[in-house]
Amino acid sequence: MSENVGVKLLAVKGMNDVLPPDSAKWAAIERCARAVFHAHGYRELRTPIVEYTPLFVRSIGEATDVVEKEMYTFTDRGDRMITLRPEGTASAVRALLEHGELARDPVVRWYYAGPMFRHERAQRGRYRQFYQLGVEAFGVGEPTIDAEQIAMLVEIFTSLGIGGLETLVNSVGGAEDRPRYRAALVAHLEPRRDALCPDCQRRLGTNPLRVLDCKSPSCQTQVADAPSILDHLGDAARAHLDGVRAGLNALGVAHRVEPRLVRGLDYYTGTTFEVRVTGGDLGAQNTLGAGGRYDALVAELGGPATPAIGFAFGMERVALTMPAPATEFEPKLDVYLAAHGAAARLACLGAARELRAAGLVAEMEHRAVSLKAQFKRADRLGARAVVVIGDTELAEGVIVLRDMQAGTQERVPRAELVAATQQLRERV
RNA sequence: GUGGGUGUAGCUCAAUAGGUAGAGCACCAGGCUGUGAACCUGGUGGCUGUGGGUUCGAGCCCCAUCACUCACCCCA
Repeated sequence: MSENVGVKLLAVKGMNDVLPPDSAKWAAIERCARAVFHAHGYRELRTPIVEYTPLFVRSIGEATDVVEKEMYTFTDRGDRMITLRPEGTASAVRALLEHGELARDPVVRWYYAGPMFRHERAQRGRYRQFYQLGVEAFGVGEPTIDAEQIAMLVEIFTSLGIGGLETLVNSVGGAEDRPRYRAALVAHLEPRRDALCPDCQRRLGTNPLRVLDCKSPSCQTQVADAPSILDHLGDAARAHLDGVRAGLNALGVAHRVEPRLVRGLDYYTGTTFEVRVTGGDLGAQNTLGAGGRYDALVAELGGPATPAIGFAFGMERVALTMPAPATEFEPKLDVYLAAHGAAARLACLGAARELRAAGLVAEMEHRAVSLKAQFKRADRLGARAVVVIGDTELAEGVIVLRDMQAGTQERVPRAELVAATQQLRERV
């Protein structure tokens, strides 16, 4: 196992480098999301990438896959159990309580961005280290905020040019509703146990709700006429779901109620939602972002009873789905400075700084290579203009300004460098 | 954790029935001794993932191993 690693240095399995130009695409996605978050009054929360293990066990749930088999857990030098965060909500709640934020303001809205870690088998759109952006809103129990968050998620994706979106909404009910529904579901499935796939036979005991979205055809058949959670919601949950839908309609967000939409983390209560993309480049992972209410979690972690809702989306999946090529997001090079001779190179240094001070993107050649090579490079970089400085120009107090699109060039007094270059950039 | 696919130049891929490893792109140089993209010429670059086996001979066949990848479970 270790020999290969010694010979060839590789990134850790399931963890990827993001190189240019893809990194520019990532930056654009993050920029867009932050703009939407800010516009809605969400402020940034930054938390450590690790937490003490019990935080995740208590919030996500002991019996979930994430906790059972996917956490990167280790002991530090003080023999404390530490875990690389597998998601963002637990840390947010911890920070909320640790700093007593609710005492300062009954409504707290945060967003976060950063890497998450889950030790599972990597595949397209799913990695062991993945970058998530998400929001959490504490202290608001009204359904309009649910609708607003769902709309935010959709807005981010649409403004990034992603089409074919599908918004699914459901309610998993309140603390009283879920056990009732669970019992009804088990009562329905138990007699048909033999027709379920092995996994679902096991789930029947551990987490029967998960049978609902099993992809196995035989399970789908058994589940087709299973009782719907919608029929088991209490009045409060029912009314809340209606409120969410009313909000979505008011915002013009197309959506569908999907009674089989079940989230994998235990803390969800009431509203759950998911935005998927149909078709596209994502492979089997077509969920771009998802979220829901977790009205009981803050209290469960020792805080005051506080309603809460949040969502998160995966950067990798969004980047894979966005139609625009990554290069589109890289800064355009306005001017490339080519030097002929050591003295000229020194002169380019200052000239480049002047151009940058005027807001232009300028790059100069530092290596002593032929002019031909410099032009070749300028062309490859897509420079709009090239400034040439050589001994002749230095002596005459001019520079050569070449329009790389038109293929024309002129000699310009050194003093007019910035103005002439700016003017050239404005030309079509 | 389970199953499938694939490993040949920096990238994308060839290599007929086992018979001396190739192209395009990219990069460098020249054709134009201070000028890009097109075109032409030349050049750098590989122990064919690794280790074994079969064979006169293996990129090709067999075994193992590692890596990547897709899918399942689950999820963003």
